[in-house]
Amino acid sequence: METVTDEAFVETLRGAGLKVTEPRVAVLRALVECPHSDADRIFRSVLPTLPGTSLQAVYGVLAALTTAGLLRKIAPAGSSALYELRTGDNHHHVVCTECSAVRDVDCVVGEAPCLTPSQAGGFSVHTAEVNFWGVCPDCQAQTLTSS
Amino acid sequence: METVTDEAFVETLRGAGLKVTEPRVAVLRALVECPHSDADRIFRSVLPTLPGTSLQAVYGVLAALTTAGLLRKIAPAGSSALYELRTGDNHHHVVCTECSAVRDVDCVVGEAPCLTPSQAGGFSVHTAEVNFWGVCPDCQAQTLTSS
DNA sequence: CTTTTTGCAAATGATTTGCATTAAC
DNA sequence: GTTAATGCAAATCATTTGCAAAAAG
Repeated sequence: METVTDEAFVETLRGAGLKVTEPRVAVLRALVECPHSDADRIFRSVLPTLPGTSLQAVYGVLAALTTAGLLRKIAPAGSSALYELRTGDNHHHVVCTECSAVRDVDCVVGEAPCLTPSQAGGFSVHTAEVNFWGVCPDCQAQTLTSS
Repeated sequence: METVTDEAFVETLRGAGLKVTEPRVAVLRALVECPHSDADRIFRSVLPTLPGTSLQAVYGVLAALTTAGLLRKIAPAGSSALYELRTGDNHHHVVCTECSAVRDVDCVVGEAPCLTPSQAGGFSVHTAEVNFWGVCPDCQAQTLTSS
């Protein structure tokens, strides 16, 4: 199954000028297996591999990887912060209001165009964050079934 | 100065089918005087008028008014929740990364168009949240001065 | 060997909950 | 008089901080 080798993660870490450690590789693996995870989910995901770790240690790893630009931290209103690997492009997110599932939304004209205004209300804008809220396919199906 | 009378707030509350109370009127007034306030700022703002109140009570009032649709709760990443009165239209926000000031951004084509896709990645989308991050005019001026 | 990272415990800050008292209607 | 709202204390949740022990380069 293991589609991504540890080697690839080691490469990634070296490339970012970071020391290569077990916890960092484990966190990267967890995020490949399950993108858009919060700190707690990642913690539970790596715990079998790293018996001695703690939630705080995971926070530390996430902070390091985020600072290095390997991860993106996203914080949709009302829930804990999520982390994702995909950092190379500008995309948005849809959050399911029923089950909190998150999916990427590409910047497609007519669907969810990229917003990068340089000026807004006199502010010099450098970042735009777009979040959509809706109901995911699974929860739509469940609603139909249970009605 | 008092451009908005208590009567107006009483009307608003009655119109929403809510009981009219001192704390609720005071919170509405605070938000007229200072839009985009967080719970703590509102608390400090109403304290002189309501000597016996508490931060938790303010949270209670804010929750009630938000549920009734009188307020909108906004939660830009990384800061505490802000509340605003303007609920009748769909607009966005710019947050200053220096001083945390918040300003409304209207939905103007070419600047910050409204995004209301009905479909994204199979989700049925009902809400779109757009936040911009930048530097406000005041902080831009300060940066220039101090360089 | 030096610097960074980890694991842990305790601290912090925002927000929520439970409940008795009080105030609106 | 009922029902809903307030004031308050304690609880919760996500996250950060400080520091000693361990590991990476």
